Amino acid sequence: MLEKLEFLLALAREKHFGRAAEACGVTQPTLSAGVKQIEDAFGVLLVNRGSRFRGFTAEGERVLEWARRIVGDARAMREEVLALKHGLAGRLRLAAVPTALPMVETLTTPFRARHPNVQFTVLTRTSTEVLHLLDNLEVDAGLTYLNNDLSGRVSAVPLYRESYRLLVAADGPLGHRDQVTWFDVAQVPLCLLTPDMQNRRIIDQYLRETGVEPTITLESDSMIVLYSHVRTGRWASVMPSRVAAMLGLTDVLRAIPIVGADTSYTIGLVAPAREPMMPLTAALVAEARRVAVLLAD
Amino acid sequence: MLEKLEFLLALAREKHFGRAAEACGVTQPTLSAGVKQIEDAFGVLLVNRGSRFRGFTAEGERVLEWARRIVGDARAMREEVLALKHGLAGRLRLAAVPTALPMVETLTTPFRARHPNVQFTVLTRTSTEVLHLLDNLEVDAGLTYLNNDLSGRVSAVPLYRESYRLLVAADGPLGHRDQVTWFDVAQVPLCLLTPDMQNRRIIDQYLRETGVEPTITLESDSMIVLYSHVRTGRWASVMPSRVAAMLGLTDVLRAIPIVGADTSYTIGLVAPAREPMMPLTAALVAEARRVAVLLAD
DNA sequence: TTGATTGATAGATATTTTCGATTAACATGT
DNA sequence: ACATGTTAATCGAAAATATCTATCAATCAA
Repeated sequence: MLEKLEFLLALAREKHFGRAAEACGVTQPTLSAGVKQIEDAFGVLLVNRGSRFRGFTAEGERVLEWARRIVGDARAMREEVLALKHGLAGRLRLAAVPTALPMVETLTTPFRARHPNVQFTVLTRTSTEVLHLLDNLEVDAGLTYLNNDLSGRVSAVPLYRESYRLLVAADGPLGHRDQVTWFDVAQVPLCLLTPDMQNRRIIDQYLRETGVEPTITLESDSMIVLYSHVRTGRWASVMPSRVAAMLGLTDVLRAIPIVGADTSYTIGLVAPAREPMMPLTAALVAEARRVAVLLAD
Repeated sequence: MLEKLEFLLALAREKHFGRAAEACGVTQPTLSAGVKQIEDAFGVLLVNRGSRFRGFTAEGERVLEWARRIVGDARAMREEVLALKHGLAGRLRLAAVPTALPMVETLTTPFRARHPNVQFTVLTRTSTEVLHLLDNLEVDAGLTYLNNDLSGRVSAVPLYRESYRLLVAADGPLGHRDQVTWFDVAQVPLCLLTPDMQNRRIIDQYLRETGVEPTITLESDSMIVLYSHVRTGRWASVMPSRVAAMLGLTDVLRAIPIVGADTSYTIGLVAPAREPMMPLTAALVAEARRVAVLLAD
């Protein structure tokens, strides 16, 4: 029955019987039969089908929520037993918003020193995608903005607050300044993240308030792309100060404080709000609490 | 796999492969194979076996805790779906300490008025047994003393506080008094619950403090036995006032307040501290909160 | 209408599960 | 020491279940 519940989760992810089956490593008829079996067991339709997948029924949504919980607990059980046997080991799957990526290291390095047998998978996602992946048990924890929406669904550990800097070559536009305003920033051509990223939306907000229409010369979902462009000395970008520091400032590259940006956006570790947590996740949360102290201003 | 976890729960209950198998409706080899299968899946021994059951290993205890949780959630899921389909229906299994038995009705009557398709099973147990049954998912809720031990394992709704009365015939010993002391009570021969009951231990405590060695003429685990003896006019007992009131006082039978018993023992509804609860349990807890208001002094 | 996509269905084949019978390992009492 | 009873593991056969391949029916898009 547990396997059938996993079928449901896959179906919710993929919204497609064939792909869900593939994700589960079975054929499509097998997955169809599995879903039908749960439906028969409850005597209720869970999935609306026309000749294609049309979402879940009300009952299906409820079952889905329970399935997430039950499957999550089953995995936690498995992991806990293995941790008892071999010590903490396994793979921690993380999803982080792009601006948090350079901070992942501050978490993983001390963690791995403590638990050498743990491996990591780190994905870049938008803040909404991070929460979605968490909900669907596709990652164990996320690094994202703590401000909005993530009501009670997750437990969060604040790590640091973003304050923004203009990243630019010393001989580039505004490169000689000791500080700039958002009005100044809005004058120069910028490399920024794509608009689906929360960081970009925050920066857009600041820029919009200046009343000037900024020029976004280059958009990317990759921080490395932004960084490598700025390094040439011909482009500028806006990054959280910690990210700028982490990227390593040469003498040609400067991170100039932007004044007048007092709104603060906290970034932190988020994990499924289940008690007890999976051992690896619990250990990561513990590490995050330690790191948070070190990062505190 | 879910079924296998139920095997584990049964084994924890029965501490015997054969009986556990019977409880699950399978043969002993089937249950043995099921347990071994979980062990193989985790690569860990869960049960200490000699030629007989010798309890669980450390890993086994952990798995057992998860199994309780997972199996409980699976049942909650099932019940919730059925509730969506047919409205609230099914069987609520309750366990109550003997002195709470007469109060069960104050819960079940309004509950059934609201949800006519719900059936009840009510068991009499000691307070420790009530908690044990709750832990093992053998009952959905309990009525017991809220004072001690039940740390965070259960969520509780206080219902009322016990204050004690001497139950005696008007022409029996002390029958003419308007109030008595515990010292008085200790002089007369009493019918009380057996010493494994918390109520009895509480009353023993009061009696002991008088310095007098009381005579317990009759012990029983049944309130009806005590009551029927007192009704004859030849015996006396000590009961919580609400219980005395519930039993219906004729003109021959009096419930005389016992003064100097200021320690209060709260009785309430306890349910597994899981969120979300099973729908039936949640509805019962809601009912308990309403009833608690009515019962408030 | 044609072609492509999607999920249900049917039938054959594997796999797993379950059971009854038996056995091995211990206790317990004589 | 020995017989006896209890308990759980083991074995082999039968039953139940799961999975696969192939195919079909419905729907959608051109």
